[in-house]
Amino acid sequence: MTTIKDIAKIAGVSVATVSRVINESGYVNVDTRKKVEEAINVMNYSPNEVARSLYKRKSKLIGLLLPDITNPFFPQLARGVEDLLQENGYRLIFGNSDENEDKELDYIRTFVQNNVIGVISSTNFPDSDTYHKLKIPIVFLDRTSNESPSVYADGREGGRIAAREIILRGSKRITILQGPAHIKPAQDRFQGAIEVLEELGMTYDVIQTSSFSYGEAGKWAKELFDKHTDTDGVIASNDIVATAILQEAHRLGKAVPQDVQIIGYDDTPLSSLLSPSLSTIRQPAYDMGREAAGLLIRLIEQDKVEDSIIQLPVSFVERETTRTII
Amino acid sequence: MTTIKDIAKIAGVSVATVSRVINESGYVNVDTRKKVEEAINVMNYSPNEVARSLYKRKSKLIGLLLPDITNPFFPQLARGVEDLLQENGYRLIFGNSDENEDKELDYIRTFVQNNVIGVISSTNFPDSDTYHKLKIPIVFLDRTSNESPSVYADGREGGRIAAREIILRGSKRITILQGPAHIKPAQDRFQGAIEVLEELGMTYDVIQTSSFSYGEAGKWAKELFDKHTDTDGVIASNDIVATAILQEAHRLGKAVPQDVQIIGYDDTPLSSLLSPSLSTIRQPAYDMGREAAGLLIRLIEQDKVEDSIIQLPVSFVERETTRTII
DNA sequence: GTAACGAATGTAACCGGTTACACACTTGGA
DNA sequence: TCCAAGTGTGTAACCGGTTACATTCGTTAC
Repeated sequence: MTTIKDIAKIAGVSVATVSRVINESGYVNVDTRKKVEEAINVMNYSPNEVARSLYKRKSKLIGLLLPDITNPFFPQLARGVEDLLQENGYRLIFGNSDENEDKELDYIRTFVQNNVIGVISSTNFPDSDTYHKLKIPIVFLDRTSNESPSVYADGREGGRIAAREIILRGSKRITILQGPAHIKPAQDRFQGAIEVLEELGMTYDVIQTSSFSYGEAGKWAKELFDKHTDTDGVIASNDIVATAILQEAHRLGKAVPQDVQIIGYDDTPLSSLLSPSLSTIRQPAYDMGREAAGLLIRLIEQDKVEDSIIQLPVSFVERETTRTII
Repeated sequence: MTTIKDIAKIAGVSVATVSRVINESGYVNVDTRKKVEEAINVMNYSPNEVARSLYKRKSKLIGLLLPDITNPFFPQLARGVEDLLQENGYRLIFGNSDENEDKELDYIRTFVQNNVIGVISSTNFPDSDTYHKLKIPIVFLDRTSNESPSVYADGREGGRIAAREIILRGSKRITILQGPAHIKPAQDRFQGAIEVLEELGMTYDVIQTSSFSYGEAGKWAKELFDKHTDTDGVIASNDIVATAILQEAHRLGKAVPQDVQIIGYDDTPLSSLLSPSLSTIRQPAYDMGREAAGLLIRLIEQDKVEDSIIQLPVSFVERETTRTII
C-alpha cells in the first residue's frame, strides 16, 4: 500500500507538505504542489481514511439501521439515504435490526467503535439509553422521538385519509388490520383510521397482526374473511398485507372493488403492478430517505440546525381497489 | 470517549496488560484480569476499531456493492449477506452502483481507504483493472468471472427451463423479453431460452429491454402486445417485467394463462402475491447472499479455499400464469 | 539597519490501539 | 546451587495520517 511517506519521498518533501497539498491547507509553493500532485498521480495514491479518522476522531462513515431491508418499503428509504450521502462524500455502514433492541444496541456500539460521524435509525426505541448517550448526531427515520431530529410521514393523518376515502367510496362494514403493536407508525395509522370511524359512528372490526412479513400475511387474510364474511372494505396495515387480502378476496370469488374495497399503506412499487392495482396511502419513502440524510449532514456540518423535525405529507393514491366517487 | 489508557489507569496496570485481557493473548494473572475486566465493565468500554484497524492494517468491515437495492431481487441477496456476516462479527459498508463503472470504482476505492477486509460485488465488470488490482479477497455475487470466487445461479439453465416449461404447457408463439445488454445474467437466461426454442425449431419473437425498472416495464409490455398480437406465451426477463406484462394482458382482456402464459424470473416475493400468482424461475437469492458471505469469510480466514466458484440451482416455480400439463 | 510579517517547509507529537522486547520473579530439574 | 523455562508486567515503537510549532528566507516599513 502506498502511504503518505512514499509520496513524500518521491516528491522530495516532508509528509507535512504532502498533507497540505491533499487537504489544501496552509502554504505550499506552486512548484512543490505540482511535484506532489504528480507523485500522487503516478502512484495512484489515496490517503488512508482509517489513519485520518483516528487522528480526527471522526470519519466519513454514517451508520444506517433499518428493521429489514427485505420489507419493500425500506429499500426506497435506504436508496434515498444512500444517494444523498454518496453525493456528499459520506459512506454507509448498514445493518438490519429486525426491530430487536439487542441487535440494535450491538450495531450502534460497532458504529461508534468505527468512529461513525452520525446515525440514521428506524428504531422502535428512540428514547432508550443507547440513543440518549450517543454523542454524535442521530436522525430517526420513519420514527419519532419528542425533541430529537427525525423524518417521518404523518401516520395518523394517513390512517384518517384511508378511513375517509374508503367511507366516501361507499364501504359500510369496514375491517381494519392493526399492524404490529411495537411498531409506532403502524399504530399511528391504525389510530387515525379508528378516529375517523368513531367520529362518523361507523361500526368496524379489527384484525390483529404481528408482523409485516410476506409469509404470515396470507394467514391474516384468511382470518379476516373467515371472521367477517360480510366486510365490504378493508384498511390494511401496509401494502404487503393489502396484497394478501386482495389475493384472498380473489380466491373467494369476491369482486374488488365492487364487493370489497381495499386500501393499502406505503405505496411500495408493487402496488401499482397488481391487478387490480392497489389503492393506497403513499408515503414518499425515497424522499424521506433523502431528507433524513440531508438533515443528518446539516447536523454534522453546522452549529445550529432549524427544523430538525421533518414531517412529510402522505396522500391517497387512487387506483383500482377502490370505487370511484359517484 | 473512554480509551485503553483510562482503563489502564483505573485498573492500575499498563495498556499492554489491558490489551492482553481484551484480546485474550499472552500471560495475565487472574487477579489482574479481574481488575481490568471490572474497569471495563464500570466504564462500559469497548475498544476503538479504528485504532485497531490502523495498526493491523485490516478491519472487520466488508464492502458490499449492489446495482440497485430498489430492485426487489437485491434486498434478499443483501439480507443473506448481512445475516451471515453479522453472525460472524463483520460489518457492511454498502453502496449502489447503478451498474455504473465509475461509481463502482469510486466505491471500491473508498472501501480500500477504509481498510475493508473483503468485498462482495454484483458487477458487470469483474475483469476490470479495479478488481484485478485489489489485494483483498473479493467474491462476485450473481455475476461470474472465469477463475475468480463467485456465487451465482445458473442463468442459462434457468432460461432453458423457462422455455421448456412454457412449451410443455402449450405455447406456440412465444415472445421473449431480452434483458439489458450489459447485464450478464440477463443475457444468460435469454440465451438459454433461445437455445431451447431453436433446438425445437419453434418460431419466436424478441423484445429488447434496457433496464429492470418499474417505470419502463409497462412500456415494453405495451410494445409486446402491440407488435405481437397473437403471442400466447411470454418469457420475461425478470419478475418486474413479467408483472407489467401480466397487468397489460389483463388490461387487454387476455386471459392468463388461457390466452397467454407468462413466466417470470427471480421469484421475488411479489410474484406469489399477484393475482394470478406468477409462475417463475426461482433464484435462491437469500441463499446466494449467505453463500457469498460464507465464501468470503473462508477466503479471509483460511489459507486454502476449495470450491470458490459456487453455482446454485434454479428451479421452476409453478403458479397460476402457466397452464397445467395435461 | 533592523523589526515585523508573510511564505514555505520540516520536525515531532498525537490519535488509540497492538505487540516486540526487556525485565523481574517463580519454579523445577540437574 | 544454578540455570532454563514459564509466568507476569511494563516500555516504547509502530500503524498512516494531521497539525502545532519551529525555522528559514525574503520583503516591506520605519
